[in-house]
Amino acid sequence: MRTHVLAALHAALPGLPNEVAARVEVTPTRDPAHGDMATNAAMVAAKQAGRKPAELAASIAQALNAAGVAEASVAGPGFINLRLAPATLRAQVPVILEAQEAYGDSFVGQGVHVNVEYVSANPTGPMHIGHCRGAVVGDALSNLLAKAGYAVTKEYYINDAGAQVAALAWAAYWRYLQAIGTALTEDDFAAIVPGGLQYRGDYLVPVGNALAAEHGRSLAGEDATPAAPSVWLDTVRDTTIATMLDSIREDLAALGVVQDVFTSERALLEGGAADRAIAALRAKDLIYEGVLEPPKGRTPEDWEPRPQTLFRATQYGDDVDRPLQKSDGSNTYFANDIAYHADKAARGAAVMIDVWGADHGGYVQRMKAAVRALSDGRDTLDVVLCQIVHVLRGGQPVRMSKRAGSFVTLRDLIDEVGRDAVRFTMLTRKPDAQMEFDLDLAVAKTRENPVFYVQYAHARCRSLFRRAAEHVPAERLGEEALAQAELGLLTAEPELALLRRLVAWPRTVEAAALAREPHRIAFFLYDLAADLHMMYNRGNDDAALRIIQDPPSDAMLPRLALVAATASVIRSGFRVLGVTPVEEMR
RNA sequence: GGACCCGUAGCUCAGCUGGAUAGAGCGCUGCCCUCCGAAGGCAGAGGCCGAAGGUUCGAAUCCUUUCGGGUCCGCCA
Repeated sequence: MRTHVLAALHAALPGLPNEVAARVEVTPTRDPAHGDMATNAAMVAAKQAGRKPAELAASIAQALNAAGVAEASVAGPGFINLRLAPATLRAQVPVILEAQEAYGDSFVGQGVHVNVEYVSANPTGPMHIGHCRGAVVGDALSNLLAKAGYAVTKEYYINDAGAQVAALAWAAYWRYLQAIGTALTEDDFAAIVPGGLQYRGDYLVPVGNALAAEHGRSLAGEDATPAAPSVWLDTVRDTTIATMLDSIREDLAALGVVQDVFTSERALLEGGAADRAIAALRAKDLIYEGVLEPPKGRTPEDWEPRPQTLFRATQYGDDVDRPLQKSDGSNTYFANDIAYHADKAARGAAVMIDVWGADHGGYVQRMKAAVRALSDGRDTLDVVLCQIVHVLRGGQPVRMSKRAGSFVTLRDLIDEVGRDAVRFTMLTRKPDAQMEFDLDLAVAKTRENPVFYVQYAHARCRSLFRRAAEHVPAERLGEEALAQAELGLLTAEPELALLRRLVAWPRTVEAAALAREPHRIAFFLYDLAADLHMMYNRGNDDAALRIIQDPPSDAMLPRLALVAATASVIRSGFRVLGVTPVEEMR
């Protein structure tokens, strides 16, 4: 289309400079009254040409109409509106019916290998609601990118190294001692734990029991007293992490999330990845020993200047250089994370996308800096930050306390409102806006609830076919038969509006993928559902516009073709979101 | 003190990367079923896009400043 416009522009204005032509855009309109597409060609070129935009637009439109591509008209300050001939729109129906859920698949990704890392909850306990949004956003984003033609790897990073994991092992060990009948009280035990006893939730009780069943009393000292950590720590830690990870995988599966790669931080570090990554940066002269300034305005009590090993993050747009080693000489988490991203790059990810919680916002710049530094700018890291989710019940915030009565786990959430509602609802906000998750709304059967509304549209489509089968032989209702229908009979405005929406699906997929915004898919489906409901309801006002007619009218099969195409695109969108379409409402 | 995110209808939020008269849902007013699923649809009222400057043919969108709300700020991962 754009080439046609440029041709017309050049016809009207010979000798137009290329830099002006480059600014010509042909974009879909916001308002259907303005046609299907519009171009700014006249306004962009007017100044250079020394002519009035409206006048120039008129001559361009004339050229376009003469070319016969579409109906062109001048509007507003000099826009040229282009209305596709209805026949062009209708011709897409067989295309959709043939492609089915593959409609909207795109090649914009050009097969570029993208690694999407999400969830990555520490394996120290069951998943809670805080993890849920990232899990859904990451998963839907992965599906979206795959549909847009990227080669996607879904990845989970297991933080199984460091102090937290040791604390977890101690907590599990306590449950083990209990299982074999220790005489110690919890306070007695807590007193000997380095850093104090954490993770006191009873979800570790089964782990303790399992350890007792497998190892008997061999991990403990006399009379079920604590043994030296060298006796038990590695065993308990590995067992506990494995158990926690299994539990997390189950939770993810319940949410419909299945990831391709689980990378262990511990395994990476034991393979020397951190040292290699730091050495690589050092070779680029990006590492030095230095002393950081204290944060302004809010200096910690125990602040004292101290020489540290620093990465020159400021050379890549960060605010300050970032430490790679703690004062005891061990690596910071950042150093380990650099190693992890180097590993992802080495595995072929030219584009990395990390889905993080809002509390990691201050971490984005340094990580991007590191990725660029490691690859000399070839690889890129995009970070999708998911803001906090507030859960509401009866209009009141649900307290996230661990006391019984107010749930905190992901599993509880899924059990209460269902997987599809959780997923869709989490995607009805852009990730970087805070959101409220209204438990009552998520299961409501009204238009307020987008999940319901879109599901209803799909069910309605299916229902129409069940009704149609009562009047028309089944062989005329298949995709191939419908593609042959007399589509020229689709002339009513609600039908054409629905058609225009369906045709917008491919570019919606592309735009959402490029922006890394899966929520746009959810909004598209909502709009599509509205168009379907509107077309359907028009039949209530005017019997001639009903889809199912008895006896069958000529327009019935073309309308059913449109309905089938709609259902297909809804399924296509649901597949991206990870939502299961329903055949009927109950 | 600094960094990042968000301020759009009374409420909850979109706004397709700079386009035309800023859109949905809820709530409010009034309509549409002797049934193609009313679990829906139509119409109306409701806005200085937090504020002020700037960039240009054109700004909710980009830049600067500013005011609210949220996240966070060297040895936590």
